[in-house]
Amino acid sequence: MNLFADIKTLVLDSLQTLQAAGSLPSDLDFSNVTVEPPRDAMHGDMATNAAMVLAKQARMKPRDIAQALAELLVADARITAVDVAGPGFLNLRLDPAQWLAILPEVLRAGTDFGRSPMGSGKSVNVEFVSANPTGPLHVGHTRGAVFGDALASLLDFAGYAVTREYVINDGGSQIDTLARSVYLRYLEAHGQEVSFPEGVYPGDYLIPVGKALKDKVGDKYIDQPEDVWMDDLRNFGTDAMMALIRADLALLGVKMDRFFSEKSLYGTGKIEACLQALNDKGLIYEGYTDPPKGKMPDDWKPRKQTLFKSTEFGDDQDRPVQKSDGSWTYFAPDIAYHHDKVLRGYDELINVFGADHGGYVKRLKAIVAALSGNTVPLDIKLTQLVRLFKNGQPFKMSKRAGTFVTLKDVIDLVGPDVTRFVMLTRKNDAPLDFDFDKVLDQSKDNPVFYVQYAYARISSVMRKAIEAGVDVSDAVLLDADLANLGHDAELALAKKLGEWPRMLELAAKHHEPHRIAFYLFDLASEYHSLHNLGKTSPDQRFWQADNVAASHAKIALIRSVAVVLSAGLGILGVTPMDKM
RNA sequence: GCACCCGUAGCUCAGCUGGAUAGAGCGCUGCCCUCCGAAGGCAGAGGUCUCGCGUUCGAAUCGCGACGGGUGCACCA
Repeated sequence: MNLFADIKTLVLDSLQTLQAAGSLPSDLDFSNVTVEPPRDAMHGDMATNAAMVLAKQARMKPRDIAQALAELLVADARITAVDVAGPGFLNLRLDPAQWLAILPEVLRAGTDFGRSPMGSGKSVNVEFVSANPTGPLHVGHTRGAVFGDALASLLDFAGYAVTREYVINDGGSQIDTLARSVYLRYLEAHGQEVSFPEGVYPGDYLIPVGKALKDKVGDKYIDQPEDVWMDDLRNFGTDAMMALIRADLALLGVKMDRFFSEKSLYGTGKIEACLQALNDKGLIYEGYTDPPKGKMPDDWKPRKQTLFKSTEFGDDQDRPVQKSDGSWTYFAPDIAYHHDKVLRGYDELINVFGADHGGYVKRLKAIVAALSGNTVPLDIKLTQLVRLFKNGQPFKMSKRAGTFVTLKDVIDLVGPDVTRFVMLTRKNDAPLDFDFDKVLDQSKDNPVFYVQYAYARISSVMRKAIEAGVDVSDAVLLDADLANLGHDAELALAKKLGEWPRMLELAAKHHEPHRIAFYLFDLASEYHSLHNLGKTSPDQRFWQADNVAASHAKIALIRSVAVVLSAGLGILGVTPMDKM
């Protein structure tokens, strides 16, 4: 149930009634009509802009439309008052019972309350993390992982069929580098002195991989040239790194539905077929790219390449798919990969990248547009940098200085719940400050704590009631006489609960899970406010020893709050806590 | 140089499909526990929404142009 949607339906029906009666022209576009919470609660419970949106089309004064519409709306039993305000807003006041009627809805549906049919089962592929399999995940990947996972959960909640996917870049030259690095660690495991030149990965995490290789192949590869061991070590290294990355993701609670190997595209003819398809559309040609503007590389010279005409789809430059020596660029398998996703039949694609891949957005959109004939929308969400702090001091990451912060470091220090929530307290395209001390702070300065605290407080109140021998099961609360509620703070809380389905659809529509974190903070705030009212007004306490009926009603309210908090935290992947 | 992202209170940031007197937290000032978790709440002060022009009944929001910050820019992925 979504009260905002219900009332919007009423507004639209009323407008049609006016049309039928000849009070409004018949050819009006209602698509911009909204019903939303007013900015100021003093204005009422809901506001609609219908009169202003339609005034021009109908060639009528907004206030005249508003007046006519108001007369119809006020006749509805749910609405107690309609005011025409300002330039033509209609401010609606609802019978408080309408808001309170949300409580049994919440209790009945549980954490499924607010699930939306908006996705109508459409399939969405969310590709995220997709870190190169050359080392463990670091903080930057962590943000992408949390964001992508929460977005996927959000879309699932909004009625989409979601696939979480990780593409393994196991085909590029960075895998050769990995193989050489593993080889050095392998020699080291055999007791040889090794040095790590520029261009190999010096990380300690490869030491056990070298040992494992030694255990597996013994001294078979010692003193052997690269071409003897390269293929084997590429696979061995990639497998080891993916095991590491899967373990990192598991620490965060992220479960991928599918890992897609880029290498699996090679040798199958898929890349060739895909490029042929583009060629058939006249989008492939042999040519030269312009020299880069700004900093000119020392060794730049024009080279003939095979190019994809991405400028036809809004890119700044056509992009090379094949190098001058005939081998593929990194872009070619990516084209085939996205072709594969299109062929799998997803209705929508979403990619989550770090902000440093921003330059990649246009060409990928170009590819998907070209390959799907503009039928499959691709949204690319960029996650901005995470700035680490310790005690308010910036914490610089440096591979050389050994201050490289991995996902595991973060989880070990603050845990997955805190990590996930904090990562979602900023919009994805805004930089995020992550202070190891502040995120663990047990005070209202810390939004994670603040939301958890509200949940724990509700649990505490309910324990209190249970200790007193009162049944506060949902079945009993469902029958509570809600006429016992009516205080402004109680109604405010119920209204906030009523906003949940609407907020959720907006968050899903915009692909912005951070909105859920902000909503939960607001909901927790309303709860704390009401809870504290009980400090000075004993009759506002939830647990009324001498009035079981009132207690049931009040606890039905806060139990509903707990359910929505739980649902919201669930989407973010955070576990609510009964006690702290 | 070009592209993308960002610019909102002293600080960190929300702000919905363009909507009414622009919000929250921190910090600052003053209040509130014999009693459900004060790990909290209430109230106050604090704004040229970077600037200009335009579209509109109406602009923080849309368009154009400045300015400032970040990121990225040919056979590396």
